[in-house]
Amino acid sequence: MQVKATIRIQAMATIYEVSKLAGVSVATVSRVINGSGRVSEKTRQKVLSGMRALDYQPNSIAQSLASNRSNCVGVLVSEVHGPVFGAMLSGIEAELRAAGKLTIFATGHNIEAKEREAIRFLVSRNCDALIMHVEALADAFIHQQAHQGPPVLIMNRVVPGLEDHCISLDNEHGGYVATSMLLEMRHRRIAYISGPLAWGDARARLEGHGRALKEHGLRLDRRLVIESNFHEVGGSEAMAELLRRDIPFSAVVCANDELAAGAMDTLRTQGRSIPDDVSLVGFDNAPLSRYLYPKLSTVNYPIIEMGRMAAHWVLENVYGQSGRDFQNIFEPELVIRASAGPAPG
Amino acid sequence: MQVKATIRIQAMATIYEVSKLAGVSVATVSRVINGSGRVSEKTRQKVLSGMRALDYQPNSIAQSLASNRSNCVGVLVSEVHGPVFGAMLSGIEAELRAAGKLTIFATGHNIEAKEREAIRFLVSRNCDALIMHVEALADAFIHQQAHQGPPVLIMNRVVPGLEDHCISLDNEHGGYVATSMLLEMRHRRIAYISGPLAWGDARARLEGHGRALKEHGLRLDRRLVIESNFHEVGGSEAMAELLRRDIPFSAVVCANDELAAGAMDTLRTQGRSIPDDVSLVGFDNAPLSRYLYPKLSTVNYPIIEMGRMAAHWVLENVYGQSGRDFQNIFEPELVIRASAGPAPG
DNA sequence: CATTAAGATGTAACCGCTTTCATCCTGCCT
DNA sequence: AGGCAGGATGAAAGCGGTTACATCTTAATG
Repeated sequence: MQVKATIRIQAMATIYEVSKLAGVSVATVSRVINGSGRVSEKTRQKVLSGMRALDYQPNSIAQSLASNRSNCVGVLVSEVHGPVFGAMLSGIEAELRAAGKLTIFATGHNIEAKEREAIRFLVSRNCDALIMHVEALADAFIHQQAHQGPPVLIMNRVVPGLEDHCISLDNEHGGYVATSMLLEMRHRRIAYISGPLAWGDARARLEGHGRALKEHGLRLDRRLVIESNFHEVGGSEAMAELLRRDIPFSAVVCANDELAAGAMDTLRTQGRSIPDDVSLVGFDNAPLSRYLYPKLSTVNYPIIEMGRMAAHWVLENVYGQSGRDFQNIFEPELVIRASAGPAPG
Repeated sequence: MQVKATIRIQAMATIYEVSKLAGVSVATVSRVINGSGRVSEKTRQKVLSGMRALDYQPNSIAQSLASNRSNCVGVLVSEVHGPVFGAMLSGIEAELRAAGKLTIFATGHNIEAKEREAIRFLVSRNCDALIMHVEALADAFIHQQAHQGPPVLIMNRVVPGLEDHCISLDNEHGGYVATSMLLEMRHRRIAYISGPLAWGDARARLEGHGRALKEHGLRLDRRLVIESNFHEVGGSEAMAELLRRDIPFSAVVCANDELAAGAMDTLRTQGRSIPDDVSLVGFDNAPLSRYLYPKLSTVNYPIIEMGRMAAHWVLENVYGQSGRDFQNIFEPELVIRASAGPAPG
């Protein structure tokens, strides 16, 4: 059953009515709306007051059709909720809306078919640009999309040949600083719980870890590295496995905060104290890192800022608004909290 | 500097080209696109294959303009990130997209002026319906909006006179079950950290708490109730104040999980063990509740489900798609975890 | 077989705005 | 005074669809 017809006080005024009221042509009204072309100040005022009198709002759909520009940009994320994507969307939307642009989004769930479909959906809504955080799609597909659709900006991934359309975190450096901090606290046996090494970011973080070790004259002990899945249970299981191996370690770097949460849980269950027995460092600085006990030391992922930067890229490159300098790669910073302390002994 | 003109393999085909290729009129093509009117099967096939041959996608903007329907619904939230809003958006978007509708959103930040502006923005994009989670706007304004703009659905709030346009949680019942559980665990002195009592949901939760006490022959001790602000630090401070008052209690109900997180922190700092010395219950079942230590008992807020329901309301009432029964009020359920245990002694 | 109603399709008028191009004024220069 | 360059404005053709209405088939009915 349809909603009972709501009584619209009055249908929205059109540009035609404004032009009649102001005694000018629609072309002139259009010019003052868009600030394009030249209009004498006197006429301008007449039109503006006409617009005010009718509470006129241009019909954005008609504008889009006529100008072949929708003033909307599509964002493809894996999920809407979750710390990373929500924050990213948030940063993008804030900047875009300040510029009068609309943000539309769709979720891809890290599944190739769904990511494809989501792109189709967004493009079918005529977005002027596409910001995408995709993991399942191959570089080749992204290239193709970049060449036949609206301009594309890729988040959290570096696509060869499209570097200047990519915004990403220096994951290697993040892994490096996490481990470096532990080394400076005199830890020497440092375990590592990694994300899926099929993913570039997981690989880079691990590499940073290895580099830090090497710089301190240590070498990576493969038995202290476990590949897991970026989720809490993965962290739990990985830590259990680590303890089972019975190779001494005084600190653990986890490739993200969720893994760290799981690892923390297992350590506590097994009666190990944090950070007295084992120091723990996460990655992402997700909200949960502050709720864990003890609070988690981690590597900050400036995702909101990166979202803002993405929006600026679009504003500049698609809408021609000059903005701040474009920053491709963001450097992560250490956030020191209670979960990491000096090595025992 | 504009992006270097990307080479579009071919401009998108229009309905006119399809009609030419299929040897029919555009009206007929339109009919098969929309499944409206009658078209012979033979013609239908001709048109369909023409569409396929040109990889034709209707221009959704032109469709909107001509049909006076944008197939998009606006969602107004306080923030995009944060557990509640992200999940709500997520539920809404999933259902809407499955029906081919676009979700657009704007943030109101709980500030009246911004909420107004956000509504203007969404309406100016011609959305067919408006789902809003607003806290700063007065009932009167919502009424007005409901009468002059697109159909409106209000989340987490009951606006008198618009009850059948509201989806909300039975907060009173939530408060009731939280306290009831503690009472059944033989707690008799139960403190309560409330949200701002100016807000209806905070008031309702406290009322439920009071009713549970009364049903057990107890009465609310005002000295054990503290009004706070729904945030972590508020919870910390409230708990500190509670301890300072030095009135015995063996359990605390917090009006949301963040308050509980703060309260937990203070308790630990003060050397009280949870749940041995003090049992703690939160409200919302936000993600953080699982990360706290000990894991927080709480009252589940089925926000995703409520988002889905909102989407269904729109699909049914605005787009005329019949869906499942409309459920106005959702009942919260207890989630029992480690932070609550039997009363000592 | 003539009549008719239902079904299939086409014609053309919008939807509300942008934008090109032509036209009309002005004031300025010679 | 005549000529002319610009600035200000308007007319009208789209943008790519939808849809009311007219028209043409076709099959069923008396």
